[in-house]
Amino acid sequence: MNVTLRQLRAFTGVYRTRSITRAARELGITQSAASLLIQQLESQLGVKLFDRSTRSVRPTLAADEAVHAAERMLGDALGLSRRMRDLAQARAGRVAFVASAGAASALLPLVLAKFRETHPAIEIDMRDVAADDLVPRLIATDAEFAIGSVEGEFADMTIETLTRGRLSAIGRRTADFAARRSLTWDELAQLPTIAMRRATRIRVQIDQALGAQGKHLSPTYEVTLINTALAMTAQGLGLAILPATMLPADQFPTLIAKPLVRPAITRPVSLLQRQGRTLSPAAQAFVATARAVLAERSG
Amino acid sequence: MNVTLRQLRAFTGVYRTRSITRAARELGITQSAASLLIQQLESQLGVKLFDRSTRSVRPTLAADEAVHAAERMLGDALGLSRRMRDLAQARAGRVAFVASAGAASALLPLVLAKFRETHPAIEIDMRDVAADDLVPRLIATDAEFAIGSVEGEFADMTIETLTRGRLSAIGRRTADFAARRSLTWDELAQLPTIAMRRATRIRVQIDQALGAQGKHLSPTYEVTLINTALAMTAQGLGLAILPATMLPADQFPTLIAKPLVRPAITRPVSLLQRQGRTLSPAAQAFVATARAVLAERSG
DNA sequence: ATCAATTCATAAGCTTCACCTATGAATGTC
DNA sequence: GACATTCATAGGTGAAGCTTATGAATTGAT
Repeated sequence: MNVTLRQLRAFTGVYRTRSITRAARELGITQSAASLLIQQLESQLGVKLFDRSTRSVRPTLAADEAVHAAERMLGDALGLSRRMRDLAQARAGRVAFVASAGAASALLPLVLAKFRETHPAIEIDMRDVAADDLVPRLIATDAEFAIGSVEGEFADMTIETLTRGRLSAIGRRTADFAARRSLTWDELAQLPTIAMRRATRIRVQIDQALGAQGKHLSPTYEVTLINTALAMTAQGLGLAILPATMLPADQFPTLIAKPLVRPAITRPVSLLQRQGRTLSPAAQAFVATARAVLAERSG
Repeated sequence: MNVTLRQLRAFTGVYRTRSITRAARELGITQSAASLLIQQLESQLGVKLFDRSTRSVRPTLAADEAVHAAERMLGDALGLSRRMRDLAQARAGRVAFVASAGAASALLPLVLAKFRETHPAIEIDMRDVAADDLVPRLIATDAEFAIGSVEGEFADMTIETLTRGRLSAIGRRTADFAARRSLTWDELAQLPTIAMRRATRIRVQIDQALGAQGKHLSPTYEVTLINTALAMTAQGLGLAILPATMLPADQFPTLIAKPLVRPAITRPVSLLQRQGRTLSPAAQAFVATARAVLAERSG
């Protein structure tokens, strides 16, 4: 057999209190159990740790040396338990995840703020990447999950839709525009529009969906960055064609989104996880917050 | 229950090998036992440590954190065991003891040299004190034992005679002096002599022993320090009256000692230990060496 | 695609060990 | 000298830990 932490606990207790009886009381065991633990440790280590008579217990020089190592080990054990408990309760730790640029700018700030309120001590490492990089980065790095829009399936990957962004027309809050419930794509064709460039994911999806209906989008302006489209819209240059989820309300308070219909086109905002990997408690808490916040927003 | 070192050993093994089966083999237990140890530790700490399928075992982030603390504790345990074993085998450690000035200068250098040969790594702390301080210092300090001449008994103190020093006349190695086997006190009275001052232990004993026989010592010189007496003798001022054990042969190569008889007076050189205190293994080894060396010298 | 092999989890049984109660021995105290 | 306190030990009991046996899942080969 080998040295046990139990023996060391008894040892440091006896060392401190100079009494087997008192140490036993502290440990919640009987005097005889403590006596045995000390004997075991002595025989284990091959040294006498205490000179004991029936009346007194005096540590030997060996005990003086050993007590430091013993206390360090017990301290480490306690620290480990505490640290793990904090991790388990998501009161400490780190969440590393990947987010597509769109989600990161428009959707996640809300989630981050909420999460910070409930879990102030958790370190957050959000890596915002281009949509195409979402899955590769999740696979190649230590990120625990990813949030963004993906299409299709991926091997060893769980995909869960958190919310859906309806393709919308985003424009200034004019009386006319605000009064509308929705716009059709045909109506939109008569108005100046700002769309994403053809190479982007969003645009590809739009073109496909419209093409299936024999329709066609001819935007007035084509841009690469979502923010550019929104800024132009705020200037009154036209209506931006984007998922409503990508409009950060606080950043562009003058803009509002109206769903585009005939056809209605939606883009999922998904949570991606690698199969067979448990999320850290901190990550689980974050995901729970994201689900709650985004579900509320959807409803 | 609490975390055990056994669990931590299993944990670090599995962490390193990424396999419960391999770790179990290393630990000399069955796979199922190792599996159980990991499960116990996980439930103990409240965190999942490995994502395991039937085919693979992957550490979680919590495991990455925990492994350092675990390895440190196991390292400490090993270090502790090793250190204690070294102490037990007197291959490491420290011996602190008190020696009377006489013993320290004349007798113990031999012992120290011998001990150094067999136990090179042991640190030695020899505290040479005046004869009267021998016991008080042994009681009041962390010294493990004392070597010197004492008379009578002391409470809680074991006294063991290691060798006896015969009171001798010490003089220069002249042809005349060297030829003698011994001198009587009466013969000595005719010669110039150097003795210790009346207040000293040695002198007290001499005066008592001679007084019992109706004799009386009238030294030519009286000094306080043994070394002074020997230096004067080396100068040819007279014969020093001292225990032969107090003549360091290497320090005064020109001097030799001849026993004084009628009466023969002996002074014990004793080993003093505090009752109920085990000597450290290093101290035991030192004492053994001292016994051996001094017995040889006596015989 | 099927079969063999590997790996982890679980169940059942047994051994061992750890603790408790009871008691003895020693020592300091009134 | 009687009493109280403290440590050690013995015997009994229950729990904990390990092993063997088996099942389930996955990989790799035929």
